[in-house]
Amino acid sequence: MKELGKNYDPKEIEQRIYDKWLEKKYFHAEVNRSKKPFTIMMPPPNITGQLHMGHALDGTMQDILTRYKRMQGYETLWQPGTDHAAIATEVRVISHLKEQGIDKNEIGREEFLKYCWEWRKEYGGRIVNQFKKLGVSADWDRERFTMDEGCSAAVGEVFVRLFEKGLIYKGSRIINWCPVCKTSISDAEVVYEEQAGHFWHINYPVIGEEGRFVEIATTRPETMLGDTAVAVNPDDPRYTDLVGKKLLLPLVNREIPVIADSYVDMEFGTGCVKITPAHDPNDFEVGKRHNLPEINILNDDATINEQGGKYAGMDRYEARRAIVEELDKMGLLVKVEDHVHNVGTHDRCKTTVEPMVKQQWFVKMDELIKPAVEGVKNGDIRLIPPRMDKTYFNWTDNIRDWCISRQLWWGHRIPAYYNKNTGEMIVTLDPPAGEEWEQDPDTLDTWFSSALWPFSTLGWPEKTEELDYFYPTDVLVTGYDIIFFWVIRMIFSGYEQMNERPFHTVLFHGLVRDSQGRKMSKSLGNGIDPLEVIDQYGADALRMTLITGNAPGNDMRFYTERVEASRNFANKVWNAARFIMMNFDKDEETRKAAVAPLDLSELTDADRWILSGVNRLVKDVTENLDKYELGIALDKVSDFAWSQFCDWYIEMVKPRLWNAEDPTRAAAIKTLKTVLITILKLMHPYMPFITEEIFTTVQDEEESIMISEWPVWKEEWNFEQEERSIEIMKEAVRQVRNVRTEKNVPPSKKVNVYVVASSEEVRRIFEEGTVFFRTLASANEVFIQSDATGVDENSVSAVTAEATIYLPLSELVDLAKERERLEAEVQRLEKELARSKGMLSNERFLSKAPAEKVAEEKEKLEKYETMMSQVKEQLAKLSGK
RNA sequence: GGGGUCUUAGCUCAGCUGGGAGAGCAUCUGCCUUACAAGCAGAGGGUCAUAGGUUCGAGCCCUAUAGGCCCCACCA
Repeated sequence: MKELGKNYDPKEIEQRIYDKWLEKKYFHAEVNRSKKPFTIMMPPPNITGQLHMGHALDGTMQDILTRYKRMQGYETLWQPGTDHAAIATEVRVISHLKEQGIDKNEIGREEFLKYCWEWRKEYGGRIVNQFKKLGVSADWDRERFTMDEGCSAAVGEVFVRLFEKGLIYKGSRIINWCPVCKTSISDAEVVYEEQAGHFWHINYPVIGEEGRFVEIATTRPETMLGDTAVAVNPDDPRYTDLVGKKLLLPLVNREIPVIADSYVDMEFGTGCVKITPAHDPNDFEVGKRHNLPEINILNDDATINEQGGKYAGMDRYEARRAIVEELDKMGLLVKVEDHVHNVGTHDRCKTTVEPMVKQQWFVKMDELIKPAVEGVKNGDIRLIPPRMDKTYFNWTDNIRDWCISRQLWWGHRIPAYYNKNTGEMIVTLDPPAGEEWEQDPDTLDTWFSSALWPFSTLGWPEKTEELDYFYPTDVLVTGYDIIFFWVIRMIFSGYEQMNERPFHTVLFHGLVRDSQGRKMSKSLGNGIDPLEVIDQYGADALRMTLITGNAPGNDMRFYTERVEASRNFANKVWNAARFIMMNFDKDEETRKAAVAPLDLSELTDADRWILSGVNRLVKDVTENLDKYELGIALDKVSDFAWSQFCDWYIEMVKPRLWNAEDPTRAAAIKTLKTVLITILKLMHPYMPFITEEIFTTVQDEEESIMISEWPVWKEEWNFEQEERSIEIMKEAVRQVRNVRTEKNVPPSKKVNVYVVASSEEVRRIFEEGTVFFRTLASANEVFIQSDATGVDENSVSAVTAEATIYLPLSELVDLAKERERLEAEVQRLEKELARSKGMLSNERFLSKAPAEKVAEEKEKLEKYETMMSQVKEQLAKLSGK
């Protein structure tokens, strides 16, 4: 049999075990009609990404569910893959090329895409390999990519279908434009940043009324080049007479009307708003209502275009300065105020976005979203934690049409073709032949393809076996921060294309923050690299840390002390296993005993107690896992393993192991092994490596824990009687230890212990447990008797519910202190009794509370009364001296 | 402006459908006891933010208040 080192060393083990798993193809799933499927789709990480703590958490949670279900006998598919990350990749490749002096536009589309694919080949697998270090059991044989052939076919199919249903349309809309990435970006990709700016007050002359001006205020004066009206509130008495009049737009000398629109807030600014329909979303709406022209004044790089007259060619900020200066000269600049306002920036590159009117492709959302709303409302899809429903509906209730076209090259190209001669447009998967046809240059939003992930990866639109068997998938695990980006879109896409939910449960996790609760970010430099943590403490310790004490959807703080605690737990289990192994190896007979089946009839109370405990643990943990309470389940396993199995059972069993003559020795060995194996199985989804290593070392009946059977609760392992018995013993041990510590009796000094119990049953329990009781209580000799006959008068006593314990420590006994101790105990018991009596004398409690609660309370009362009389008896003895 | 969420031991957090407050870390006191000092044994520490309410009974349900965080919208 193999040896286990003194300390658990994950480095030596992890790679070896992972390679074995891969080689044995344990992660691989196949259509198997004799088994029930369990499917999880891995949120595809960006090919540009590096593994961070968020991934680690996400991956760990999915791996726990996957391993759990696999052990339960499901055909388990955890479908991995990566996302092409359109903008992120394109930006990355562009700067990569720039370093080589290559310009994207010079080399052209075809050439550029070649570089992108090359880049993907080079770096796209990096994050996948990092994931593997975590020990995740995804089916790497089925790894997919959002731009591979199959996924691309699905994207095309969905586009055409939606177009033919009239759910995709092309339209001129105001969108957010990133002047650096030179593409439209969705509302959700815009992040608002508070910036210190100015509020420029400008006078627009009223035509035909010499000397009369309308004062407007703006934060972006350059947009006045595109003004086509000034609006006031219809109920604003100050401006009633102005409505309908014309103003002369300075610098441009365009006549623009004063219109009335309730959008204008009378309280804010001057109450007059310049309207620039082409460069402001609100103004765009106002423009639509009043049929105002839309004048686009910006080029794609945010320089002023030919509409800007003499400002044409200037950068937007340069134009701003020039315009303000000019207005000032003309005497039209009334004042400049400091003003802090929110400026929209592109989340990728932080550039200030410009709203612009552009031809874009949109998905019409009002109909598509309905089943997605209904599905969550009626429980077809369950969000965990349930409060996420509100966030979800907050999004669906306010949903707007989805701008899906991007002016990028890296991505799925829109399958629309234009006839250069006729201007005709067709949308088709079969590119029309002929030079006169030109494909739409735009590509699709990355999320368009990720939205199809649950079925595109299974072969849709082909009717594959996989699709039939594994779809709908079971659980989606992801962060609450992408509810809108991804979750909602997968849900409506699933209902629309498959007529079925993509998954029945969405399990959300929160953000992993630093020790001070800040988001981990590159700019702050406070990120902790999961790979470094794995390197130092092992993947299991990292995984445990990420799950411990965390509830679904809650953010967590990550710091190394927590990892150390996890590492310590791993080491604890390691050493427990080591201890057991050492005893296996003692002799041939013990070895045989270890592998023999467990015979319940030969077990002692202690064996039955721990067996019963682990049996209940199995039930609890399974229930918690089924409710996705991963943190609670883990907490129970680790608490049992450490605080029951290691701290008590192993200690109880030692004297039996040490005594070759002990007839219950074999039973102890078998129980140790049985309980250890059960604990390892329950731990395995959380800590796959160490459990595998120990499992394969402790037994050789099975080749891997990850394909072993998940334990189930057994009626025949349910020993409530023995559980109570051992609890009585444990309480007595605790009392003895407590007294010893109080009296500063070192463990090396053995003293006699008298256990006095009037109950014959309790005495029997102590008789049976004497062997370990002596050891745990560091006792010299243990006397079990029905009364205090022969007990030294100067003993220290401790009262438990079932027995009174005496320790003859005459030389250490201080009568006054002893009396104090007992009096404190009387006071404690008095409080308990008062509480109990109070409840039981409350008639409304008696009549309204459930009978079992009343009975429970009566039992307690009885117990405390017994203890009280015991303590008082002790006191009386002392007083008699 | 709308929505969500949190406030529990010194710190970080659990606490399932309401039935005597828990863990880890930290602190204090003893221990190198033949699995483990990454350990063992013992101890201290909480009017569960505040004020009301419902209930026989509230950390948990309801209302209000204070403070923190997040998301959405975004006032020109």
